[in-house]
Amino acid sequence: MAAVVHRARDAFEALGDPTRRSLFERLATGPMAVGDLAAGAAVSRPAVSQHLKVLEEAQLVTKTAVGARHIYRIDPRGIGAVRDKLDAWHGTAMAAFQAFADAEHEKDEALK
Amino acid sequence: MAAVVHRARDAFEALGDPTRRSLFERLATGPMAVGDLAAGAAVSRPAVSQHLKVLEEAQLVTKTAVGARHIYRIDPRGIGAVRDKLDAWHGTAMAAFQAFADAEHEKDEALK
DNA sequence: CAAGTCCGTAAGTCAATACTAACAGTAAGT
DNA sequence: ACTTACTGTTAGTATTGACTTACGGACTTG
Repeated sequence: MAAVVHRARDAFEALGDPTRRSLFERLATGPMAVGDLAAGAAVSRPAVSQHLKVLEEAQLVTKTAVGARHIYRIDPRGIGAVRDKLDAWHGTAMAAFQAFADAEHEKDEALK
Repeated sequence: MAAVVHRARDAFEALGDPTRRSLFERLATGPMAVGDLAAGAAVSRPAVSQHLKVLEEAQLVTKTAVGARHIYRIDPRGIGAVRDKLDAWHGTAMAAFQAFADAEHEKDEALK
């Protein structure tokens, strides 16, 4: 058992770190190996590996080994999940605003 | 000049923290004063104030003082900006995948 | 004007975490 | 089998940042 103790980080926490977001952004342009990613990054290769692990745990990227190289690519489902949550927030916020506006209008009517 | 010294935190970093995301999520249900937010939060009121400041800097919420109370509400533009970036990533990722698929298909054709 | 509310800020502490260096494992080539 | 290339993991350090306590300013009500 035991498994990993690491607190499973969600997508928002994963995208919170600038370095990770930079890696994710570069992966959006196309699949890439760890070494290539590290070459363009401002941090060491092990750091890139650790960040990729976090992104993978957050289901934002997927890994496929081809030979000795590990190719990372974006997992569309991860982006979708984040977008859905944003849409939900936006929806409830708009609904709340609408309810508020309606109530204001109601008061105006009452004053006529 | 001088402006703000604080390293301007963007929306992703702001939403990265679970406490802040919780506050933001509650604000999505409607505008609320600091005290009310702090009452339902797991941290102290000053902590809530600090988080609200970060959310405000990230343009995710706006503040309006009514009497001695400060009412915070969601800034739709903030959500929109985040969503736009997600859409852009999704778009380029899809385009990259399509280009890859086309290239593969091209190779298959060449082998015929 | 005094007292009570409501909120933001400053200072300081402590835990989370991002980073590097060193090591270990896996795959391909000679 | 040995070497080289590519990557993941571990250990340890240092920095970031989230939190509380204490304080001060702004507003309202008696």
